[in-house]
Amino acid sequence: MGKKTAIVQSAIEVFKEQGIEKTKISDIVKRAGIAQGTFYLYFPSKLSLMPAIAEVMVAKTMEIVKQTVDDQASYSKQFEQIVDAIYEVNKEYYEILAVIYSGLASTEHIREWETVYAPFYEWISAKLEAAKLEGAVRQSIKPDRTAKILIGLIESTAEQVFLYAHHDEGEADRQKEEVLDFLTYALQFQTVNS
Amino acid sequence: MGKKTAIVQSAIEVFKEQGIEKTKISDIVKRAGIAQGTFYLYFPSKLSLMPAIAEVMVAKTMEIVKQTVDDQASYSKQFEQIVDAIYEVNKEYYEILAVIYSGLASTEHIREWETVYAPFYEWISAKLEAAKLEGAVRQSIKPDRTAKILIGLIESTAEQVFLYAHHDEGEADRQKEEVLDFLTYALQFQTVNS
Amino acid sequence: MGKKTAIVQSAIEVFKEQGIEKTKISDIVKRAGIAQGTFYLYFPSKLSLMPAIAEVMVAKTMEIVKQTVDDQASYSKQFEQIVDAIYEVNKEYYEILAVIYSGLASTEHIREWETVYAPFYEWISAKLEAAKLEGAVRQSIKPDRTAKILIGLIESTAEQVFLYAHHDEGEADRQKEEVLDFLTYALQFQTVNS
Amino acid sequence: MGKKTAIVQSAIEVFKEQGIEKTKISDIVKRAGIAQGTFYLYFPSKLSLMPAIAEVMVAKTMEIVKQTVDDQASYSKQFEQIVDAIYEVNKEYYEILAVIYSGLASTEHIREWETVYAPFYEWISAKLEAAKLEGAVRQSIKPDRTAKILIGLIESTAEQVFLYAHHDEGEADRQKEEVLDFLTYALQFQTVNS
DNA sequence: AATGAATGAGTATTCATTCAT
DNA sequence: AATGAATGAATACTCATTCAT
Repeated sequence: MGKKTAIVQSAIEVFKEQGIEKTKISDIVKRAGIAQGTFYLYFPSKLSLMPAIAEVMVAKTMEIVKQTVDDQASYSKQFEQIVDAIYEVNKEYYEILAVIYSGLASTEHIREWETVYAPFYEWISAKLEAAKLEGAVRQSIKPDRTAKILIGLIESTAEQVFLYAHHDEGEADRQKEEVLDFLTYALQFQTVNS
Repeated sequence: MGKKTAIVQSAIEVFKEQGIEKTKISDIVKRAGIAQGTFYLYFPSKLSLMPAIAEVMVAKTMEIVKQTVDDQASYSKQFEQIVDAIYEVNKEYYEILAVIYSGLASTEHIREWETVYAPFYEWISAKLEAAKLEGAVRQSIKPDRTAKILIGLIESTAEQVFLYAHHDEGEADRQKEEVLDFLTYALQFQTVNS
Repeated sequence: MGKKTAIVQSAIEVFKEQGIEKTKISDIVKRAGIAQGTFYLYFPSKLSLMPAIAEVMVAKTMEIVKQTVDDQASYSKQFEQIVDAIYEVNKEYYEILAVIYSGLASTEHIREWETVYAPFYEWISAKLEAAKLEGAVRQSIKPDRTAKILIGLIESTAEQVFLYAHHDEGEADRQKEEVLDFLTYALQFQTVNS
Repeated sequence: MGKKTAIVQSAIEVFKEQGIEKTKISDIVKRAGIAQGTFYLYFPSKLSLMPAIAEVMVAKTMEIVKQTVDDQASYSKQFEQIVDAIYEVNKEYYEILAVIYSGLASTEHIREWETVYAPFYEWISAKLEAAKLEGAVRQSIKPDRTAKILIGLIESTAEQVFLYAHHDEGEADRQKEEVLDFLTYALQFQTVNS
């Protein structure tokens, strides 16, 4: 495994455990099993890690979402599966995701956020576009914009649930149910004769 | 004015101007017009300021929301005003809000988040309850849960817009429009004969 | 009880528990149950406490020594009792005594050491003088000088034993035995026909 | 020379000049010619220097003692030389020694004291053992215990003299004379036909 | 005499970053 | 490319001392 990958993996783990603020470069390199100086061959600073980490996490999220979604199912079902998948990822990685949201924000790396999230936005957008073409969702939807809204909605509620109420397993399910209801109406799924 | 309030006010201003990372305790006390040591009589560290700041910001948001909302208007209109108000606050304080979202998360102060946000959740929840009673919104709504979803939805999209695209004024408006559409369908506003 | 006495008593306890270095004025006043500022009405600084503390401890030591010593016994017996008494005090107060030895040394209060210890030196010196007159000890002894030597000898060995080996009760007794032997020969007790 | 040694050497010099209380880490590193941060690579705090300094001082004392003592001379003479040497070291380093005596005591480093002093105790003990074998001293002496008593006696009286009366040169000599007398009787030197 | 909130100079300590090997 | 000892600027934090009440 490349040193760069090792650094990113290590950083994800350490950030998850102690938070960004309290994490020292030395913690990261120690766990990665490399020398202090080596870090700087790959990253100019601690915060410059954030886009790389975000990229990994977004990729991971997309992978799980794609695995979960059944393209043959109704769009209603598909979006339910998307919500399920995103909640699943957030349940597993809520600490590191919280860190990413803040880490990208608190630096000059904001620019890269759009780049990092772009593939996910596009995938959802394409899904909405297709649904719209088939008349499966509300026609007034603007896929690009609604894609961002959907991801914002699902991720923010998932974060709320897992970060602040992660002691209660059932709570997550009940809140997820309400979110699903919410977006079902928002998207206005139609039963299509096909 | 109490020293404690002075510290929090000062911190909000300084954080807004230079970001949390670059802000020294000395900057905060300087603007607050108190001695360095006095800070530590009220807060044990820089991060421990976060809950107090969050409280002020949530209070400020609620205040603006309440000022903006016309209780006599239709609920459809009222929620439009709520979105407007929240976007307004986020436009003004997007840096400090990003910091709060992350600051509360990345510390041991998570517990306090619920406490801080509770009054806002309750206010929205009550509003939904009332709307429901009047038959102005979808009857399947669970006010408590939907309140959290709404705030999550509005704030996360507002943050996206102002943090990552705040160069483009029109963009914010267009995205807000889509959010409004989205939640209009989600809540299923009914025209009520009254 | 006067505030001054309260401060000294409190300081003895706190120093005993945490050592001089780590003790703050605030710790002392807290335990004494007085206000921070009150301290300065009685002592100009933390280190200026040392002579007062030393005085209390030397007085306490002398008191116990005088109680223990039987003036009617042989001088050999009396010095054995003196050793016993000093070991007893050191066993009870070894931490605070270590603190005094160092506390007096590390300041400009050295001058006062002589004053504080003077009564104890004099009492031992008088005892030696009397013994000498009766021919009970070596005639070449210079009482003033030997008094200091004796106290130095007994206290330093007692400190060694209780500070560094206070886990072993018997060890103290065995070392005390050897000290007694040592000074018995050093003083050359004579059996006097009286 | 290793940085660690440089730090210890520098600390000894600076402590000697300004006292431990007034010495800043920055003073130590400045004289050692190293960077501030480097100090912390070797010692976690100022007080943690104490055992290392004590070790050096005990080694220095032993070295001078060994240099001064003439192994061919009578034991009586040899112990006189030992007293001379210890007084000499105490005269030169009385401040730093006072600091060590207290510094080791007032911290958690007490444990290390025994380790540090062990070689000195052993050397004196061996000397006493040899003297005993030759019948040059009292046969009832227990070398291990008496070694500690001797060092305690000599060092405590030396400290008294140099710390509290170092203005008077002759005073030291007169007190040393009395100590010598004292231990001559205590050890019961015999003139041996050899 | 007593209080204790406020002070701010003083310092220990941290940790990102460098660079000779 | 890799190392990790050394650096030292930057700052959080402490705590003795003051003084208005």
